[in-house]
Amino acid sequence: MIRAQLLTPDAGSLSTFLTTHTRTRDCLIQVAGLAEVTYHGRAASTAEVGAYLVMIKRDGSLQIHAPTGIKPMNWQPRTDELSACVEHGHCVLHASRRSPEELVRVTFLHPHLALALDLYEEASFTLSGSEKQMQDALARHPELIEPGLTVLDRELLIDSGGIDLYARDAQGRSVVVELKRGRATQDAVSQLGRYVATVQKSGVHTVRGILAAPSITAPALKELRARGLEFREIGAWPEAPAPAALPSLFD
Amino acid sequence: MIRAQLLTPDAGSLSTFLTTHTRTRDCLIQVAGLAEVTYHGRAASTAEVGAYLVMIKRDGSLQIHAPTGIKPMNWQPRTDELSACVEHGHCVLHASRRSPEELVRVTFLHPHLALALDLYEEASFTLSGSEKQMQDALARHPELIEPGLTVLDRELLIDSGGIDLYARDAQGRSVVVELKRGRATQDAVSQLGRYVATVQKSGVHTVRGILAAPSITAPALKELRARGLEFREIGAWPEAPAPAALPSLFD
DNA sequence: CGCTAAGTCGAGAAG
DNA sequence: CTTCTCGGCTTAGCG
Ligand SMILES: [Mg+2]
Ligand SMILES: [Mg+2]
Repeated sequence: MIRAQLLTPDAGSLSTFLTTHTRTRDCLIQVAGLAEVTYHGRAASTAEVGAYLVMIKRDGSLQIHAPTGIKPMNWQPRTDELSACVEHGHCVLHASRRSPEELVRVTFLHPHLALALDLYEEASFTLSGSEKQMQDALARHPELIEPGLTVLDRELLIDSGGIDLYARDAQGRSVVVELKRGRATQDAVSQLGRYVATVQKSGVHTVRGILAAPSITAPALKELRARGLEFREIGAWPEAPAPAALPSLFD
Repeated sequence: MIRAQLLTPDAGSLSTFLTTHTRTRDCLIQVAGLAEVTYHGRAASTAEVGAYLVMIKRDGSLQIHAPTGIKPMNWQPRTDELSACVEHGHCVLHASRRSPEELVRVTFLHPHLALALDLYEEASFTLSGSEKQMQDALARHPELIEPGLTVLDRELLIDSGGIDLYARDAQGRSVVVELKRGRATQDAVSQLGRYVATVQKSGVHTVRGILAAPSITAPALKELRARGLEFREIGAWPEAPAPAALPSLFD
């Protein structure tokens, strides 16, 4: 599991270590210690000398963690080039990327630990409660939104974006349904309003707009009503597990 | 720098290790090895047994990294309770949080390495190119948006959100300015439209809306023009470093 | 490549 | 607490 480990390596050893283990792209590398970090790209940043943990995964992604905080201080999701060298007696790591053009540079002033881990076994990961799941369930059971509703299309792409569910109501009117897995905000109302306007402009006469979400903020509800749109309280989760004897709506 | 390190610890040792070093909340802890991870909260997830790197920072934040990807597979930004115990012969880590109610559970099936690092020295971090900086510069030099513009307010909170810059033009008309540090999208147009509508509804008669950004998507520009709003190409960066002899507009 | 929208978004500010 | 906005957002999906 531990492929290699160095304690307080000198600049040359660390540079060699990084070059060696990044080349193979088959292990997770970490370096902890005092360092300086700069970034130039879509924005620019500088971190004074401090204690950081640098992590390089085998896909070439780089993240630099400060002692606190869930998010890395600096990062690079994909690197086109990753190299280590010795400059002015310090090991320096360059991680660059084109499109967008970005460069992260780490100067290791006092590395305490360098670690290469074999971290290989990838396993299946499943997530429940996404908007996609909500959409699947409601496409199968549109009556949960409103009795008599028929789904015509999903993820329907129009000029102004993508309509989650495009449907027809019991009276034959077109219905644009926007889904949110969490509390709906004014942004969601804006989205729905845009879609309804686009569909109306396309020639459809009476278009209803329904925002389906587990809850909605007070200002969003006010704005929604002012615009003549509707809200339906629908959770992202299957309500209660139906008795096995009865067919579940979420089968 | 390395406070403690265990190789292939048994369940009891790992549990003790985690309990000991999380209690002090003064070091960064990692455990690498085979594990199962489940999460229940705003959503829910399950990860089959695989190789993961678990990291707990001294602020109690938890992240569980898969072998690839910039983002952790599971995480907890703040934990209200963090505990380790032995269940069915395996060390299990529970990280829970109230508001929102969330629980991450890691079952270590075969831990290869446990590490506690002193990672203390926090250092200053500065970022350039944010919208905030852009706002500062344009508040000082509104003529960069348009000659004759006077800024009346910044971050002006109204019902529908916050107006980045509220200004008056040379003809005395009110102007709502929405800033974007990157390419402006339809979302930004919606925002600007909402703010302009709200200001108009508040009684101001002629209200202009200006979207200031380094660039704008084609559909957003079309929608913007259809709504009678305006676009100004303004970079988030000070243009070119002015000759030292001349006073820079971004001083 | 550009564009749009989701996210367990996270983090922060303001009321 | 709620609500909203920004972010080097990242990421996925589609044209
Ligand atoms: Mg949608
Ligand atoms: Mg704004």
